[in-house]
Amino acid sequence: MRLRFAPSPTGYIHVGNVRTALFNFLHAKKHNGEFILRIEDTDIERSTKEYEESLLNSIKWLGLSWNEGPDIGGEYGPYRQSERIDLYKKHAHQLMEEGKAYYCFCTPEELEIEREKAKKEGKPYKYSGKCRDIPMEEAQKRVDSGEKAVIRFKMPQEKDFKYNDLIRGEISFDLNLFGDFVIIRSNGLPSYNYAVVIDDHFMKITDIIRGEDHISNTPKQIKLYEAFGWTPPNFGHLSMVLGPDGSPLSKRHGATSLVQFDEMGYLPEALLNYLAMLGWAPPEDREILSLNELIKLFDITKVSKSGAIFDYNKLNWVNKKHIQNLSEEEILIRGEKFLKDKKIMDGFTTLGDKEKEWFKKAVKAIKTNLTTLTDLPDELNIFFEYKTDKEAFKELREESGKKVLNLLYKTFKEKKEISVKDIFDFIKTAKNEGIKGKELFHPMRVIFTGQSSGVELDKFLEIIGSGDNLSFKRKPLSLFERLEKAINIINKQ
RNA sequence: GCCCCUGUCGUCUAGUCAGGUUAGGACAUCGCCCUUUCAAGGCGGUAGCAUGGGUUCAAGUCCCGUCGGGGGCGCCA
Repeated sequence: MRLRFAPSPTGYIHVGNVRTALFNFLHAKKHNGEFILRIEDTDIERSTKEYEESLLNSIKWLGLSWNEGPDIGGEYGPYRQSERIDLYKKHAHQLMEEGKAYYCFCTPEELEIEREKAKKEGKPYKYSGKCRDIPMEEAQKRVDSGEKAVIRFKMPQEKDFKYNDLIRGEISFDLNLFGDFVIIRSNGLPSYNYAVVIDDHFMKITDIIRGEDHISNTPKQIKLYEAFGWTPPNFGHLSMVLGPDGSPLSKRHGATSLVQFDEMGYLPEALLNYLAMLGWAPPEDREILSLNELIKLFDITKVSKSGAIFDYNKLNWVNKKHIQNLSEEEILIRGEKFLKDKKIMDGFTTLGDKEKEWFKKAVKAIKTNLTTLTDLPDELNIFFEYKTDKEAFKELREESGKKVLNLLYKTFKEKKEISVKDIFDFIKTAKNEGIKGKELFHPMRVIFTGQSSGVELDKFLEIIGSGDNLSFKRKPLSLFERLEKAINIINKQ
C-alpha cells in the first residue's frame, strides 16, 4: 500500500493539512505501506522554496517520516511537480492523439462571459465545448503559429457515475453536469486535476485520503484514469476541521499554522494524538496514545463523515497528559527555548550535575501544573522571583499573619540566613507560642512565596534551601531575601 | 441557481451496515473526597439522537419529506 501527502508550498502548513497528512500516514503504516511526500508547486505565482522548506521541517517536527520525497528521492521521482512537466505534456499529447483531449483557444475573457451568462439565466455553468470540434490539424497549425491554447479533456458524459469512497461509501454524480476541463494551461503547466492523476499513477499510489473539498474532483480524476486505461486508486474524503463557530477553521479563529502550535508549547505527539481523535475514536477507552499506538489502532473506515470543531480544551488536556508522561529531564530539554526566552537558563545540557538535579526537582514539584511548555518558565518562576498577590497579603495584616511575620523576623533578623533546618526549628518555636496548623502554614506560604497557593510548602522550602550553594545563571531567591521582601511590603503600607 | 457531502450531550465521539441498551466514554462544567492552599488524583451529577411523517410488536438505527451546516461548479490547489 502506498499513500502520499501532496501539499502546495504556498503558505505555512495548516492544522487541517496536518490532519490529512496524519491520516494518510496512519493508513499507510497500519498496512506496512509507504508514505510519500510530493510537492505540488505548479502554481508558480504562489509557490516558494521557503514555504517548501518550512513544510518539510514541520512534518519532520511532527515525526511523520516519509519513505520517498523531494529531499531524499526514491524510485518514482522526481517528487516535485515542477520537475515533471515533460511527463504531463507527453501524456496530454497521447490523449489528444487518441481523440480524448483537444486544444482550446477560448480566452479567459470569453469564458468569463459564458459564466456570467449562465449565472444570469440561472443555469449551472459548464464549458460550452466550443473548441471541441476544431480539427486536430487546424488546431495544431494555430498553436504552431503561436496562438495561446490550453488542452482540455473530453469529459465523458454519463448519467449515473458512481465510485466507492473509503470513508463515505457510494457517491454518485451526473457527469452531464461536468464540462471539459483544462489539463494543460496556456503556460504549459498542468492543472491540478490532471497532474495528480499522472503523478499518483506513476508513483503507484494505491489510496488517496484528502479533504472533502475534493469530492467533486474525484469523477474528473477517475475518468482520466480510465481514459489512460489505468486502474484508479481508492479515494477517501475527510471532513473539514471547523472553528468554534462551526465555520471552516481559518486565521480569524486564531492559530492555524503548525509553527504557531510549536511556539505555543504544544508537543508534536500531543497535537497528532488530538488531531487523530478529531473525526476518529480509538477503540477501548484509552485516548492518550503514541504515534505507534495510533498506527496500530487506526481504521480509515471508522473515520466520521461530519465536520469536527477544533477544541482547545481537549487539545490542552491531551497536551497536559503527554507532558506528564515525560521525564523531568525531557521536559527541561524540550522546554529549553521557553526557558531561554525568560532568561531562566541557557540550556539544560550546559548545566552542572548538581544544577541539573536541582532543576529536575523543581520541575517535579510543578509538573502537574503544566498544560503547555510555555507554562514551564512561568511555573518555575516562583523559585526565582517574588511575585506578590495583593489578596494574599491581606492575610499578613490580620492578627495571626502578623504574629507569624514578626516572629520570623525576630528569629532571623540577626542571622540574615535561613536554612531548611532553621525552618523546622522555627515551626517548633511557633508551636510553643501557640501558633499552629493553618494559622501558621498559610502565612508562611504567603511570606515565602508571595502567593496564597502553589507548590506544597515543604517541597518548596526544600528546593529553595537546596539551591543556596549552586551556581546558576540566575539565582533562586533565598528564604531570607523573601522574608525581607515581605517585611518591606507590609511596612510600606 | 445547480450538484455533492453531512446532522447523537456545549465539544470530540461509541452505537446506525445485520432495528430490541437505563443511548456509553472523553473534554468542558458543577458538586463531593483527598490536601494547612492551589493543581494533580479519586468519586459523583447536569447535559444529547435537528425536525415531521411512514414501515414495524419495537426506530438514534430502515424509507420519504423539511430544516440546518459544509463543499464544489477556475488556465487555484
